[in-house]
Formats: sequence, C-alpha cells, structure tokens
Amino acid sequence: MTGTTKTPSPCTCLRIRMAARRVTQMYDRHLEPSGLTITQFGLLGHVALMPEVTIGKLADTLAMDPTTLTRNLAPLVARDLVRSDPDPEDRRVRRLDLTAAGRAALDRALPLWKQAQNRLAERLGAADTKALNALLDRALGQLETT
Amino acid sequence: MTGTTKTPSPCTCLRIRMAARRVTQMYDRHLEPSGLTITQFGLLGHVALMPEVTIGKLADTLAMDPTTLTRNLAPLVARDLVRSDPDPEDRRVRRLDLTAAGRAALDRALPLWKQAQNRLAERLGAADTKALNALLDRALGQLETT
DNA sequence: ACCTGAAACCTGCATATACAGTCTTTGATT
DNA sequence: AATCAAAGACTGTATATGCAGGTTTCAGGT
Repeated sequence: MTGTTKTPSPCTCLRIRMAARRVTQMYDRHLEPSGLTITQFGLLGHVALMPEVTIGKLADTLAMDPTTLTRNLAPLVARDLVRSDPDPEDRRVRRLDLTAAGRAALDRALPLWKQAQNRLAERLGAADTKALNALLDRALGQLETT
Repeated sequence: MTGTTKTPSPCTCLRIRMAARRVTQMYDRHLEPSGLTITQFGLLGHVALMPEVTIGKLADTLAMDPTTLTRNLAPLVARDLVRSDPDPEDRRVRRLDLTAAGRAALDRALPLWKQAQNRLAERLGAADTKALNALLDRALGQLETT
C-alpha cells in the first residue's frame, strides 16, 4: 500500500528530489540487464557525442561537480568502458573517450533506455512529458552557476 | 564560464537529475548556517508534522527507500535532533519524534529555507514555479510504486 | 505450544553527490 | 631564468541512494 502520500509539500526542492528518486529507479530497473546505471549510461552517451572532452567541460555540461564526475567515471574506467588519458599538449587536463567495449555497452543499453523513456511518457502522458521537459530546461537555464 | 550547456538531452531522467543537483545545491547553501542539509531539514519538518511516525510510513511519504531513510536519520539521531524508539506495542517498528533540540534546529532553519524558496521562485518566475510544482506533483502521482 | 509466513527494520556493498584542501602544470610577469 | 597566480584534476570526508540479504517480531493456522 504505497500511494497514500499526503504531503502537498510546499518545498520545490523536496518535490524535485522525490521525483528524481522515482524516475531514477525506473530507468535503473530498465537498464539493469545492461549492467549500467542511468548515470553511467548518460556519461557514456555524452562522451560518445563529445570526443576528447575534458572533465571540467563535461562536468559543466552535466551541471555536475567535477569531483563528482571524477568519481562517477571511476567504475567506467575500471571496467575499461572509458579511457581517461592526460592531454600531451596540456598535462593538467584529461581527455575522455569511449573504448570499443564502451561503445558496445552503449549500443546494448540504448534500446533499454528507449523502453524506459517510452514507459515514462506513457505514465505521464505526452503533453505533460513535453511540458515537464520544457520547464526543466528553462529552470536549468535560470539556475546556471547558481 | 559555466553556462554553455549545449545538450538538449532527450532524456527526461538526466534532465530531472541535473535540475535536482542544481536546486539541491542552492537550498543547501542557504541552509548552511543552520548546520542542516535540505534533506535533513525535510526530515525534521516531516517528523514534526507526523509525530510517532514509523520508518516505513515516512519512507513511503517521501518516496524514499526505507534503508535510505534509516541512513539519513542516523546523523540526526546521533546529534540528538530526532528520537527513534521502538514501539512497545510492536517491537518491530520504531516511532520517530523530534527532540527539543530538533524542534529548535527546525525553527532556526525555517527562515533560511524560506529564503531559498523565495530565491528559487524569483529565478524561475512565479508562473513557472507554480507550473513546475504542479507537474512534479502529477508525475509523483503517476509514478507511485513505479 | 509450535510452525510458518509475512512485516519491519538493519547491515553490507556499491554508486552518487559535493565541499575543502592538495598536487601538478601552465602561463604571465618581472 | 625565477617567481607566482591561476587552471585542472585528485583525495579526504561526509551525506544521499537503493538493492540483496539477514534478524527480530508478530499473527494465524494446526
């Protein structure tokens, strides 16, 4: 008997965190056969689209602290899905890239992610899904650098 | 130079997680003088409104795994802001309550939370804030028990 | 009284998150 | 060339999150 949530909490932060928990769980369950979490899937996807990206740049793109990104990359690097090599031009920075195994893992996970995405849209309805995405995008724009 | 987010990521999950990170950071910074995180503030507030609540019931209300709630309560219990006593009627369950110190901490933090809340509404605009809250509430309703 | 299944919570493990502080490297200034 | 400030990433610590599996307790059936 879940489902007796009686708290019309006035706090936007709690609400968005609650929703993030639920949505994350849903995506993680769909992705489970791939051995990736939604966070890891997102990292692989972004590295695929941004070859040679640095930690700082990617962290900025993801609104994630660079130290958090470093830790989140660790299991992917350990499993040899992502390469993180120092740039010979500027040895302060590291350049991220997918390995062949990383590309393969991403390809395997893609249909599972699509399933989750469809499932969510089904639950929320097309209109609400679209509206939610738009609102979150606007919010992210307004909260840059906080 | 934060602020060059170029990813109109099609993934609702990543978006909501990004927004949750940003919003959480904002609230945590406002709450910092109180020595509470927004999570801890939320727990104190809910325990205040639901005296004698059990772990399971509160976890359900917050869309949070009971094991997560147990861990999140630990620092509050350690600092003697929350009491977590076994129910004599049914010794499987624990009953949560605020201590006097917990009540005081909550009262001290309240104006800081209000500041954060106002600040967010200011950034997003009144209309978007309202719309976002409503959408998140609907989403949470649709995602019950996932 | 005994067994058994379910309920409620906890522990072990792994990932996710970020602040403060540190180390290395770079580039600019003298 | 020596110095020094800043950039980029990592480490230490602490909280946040949830799955798998375990323990204690309770309620029902025999």
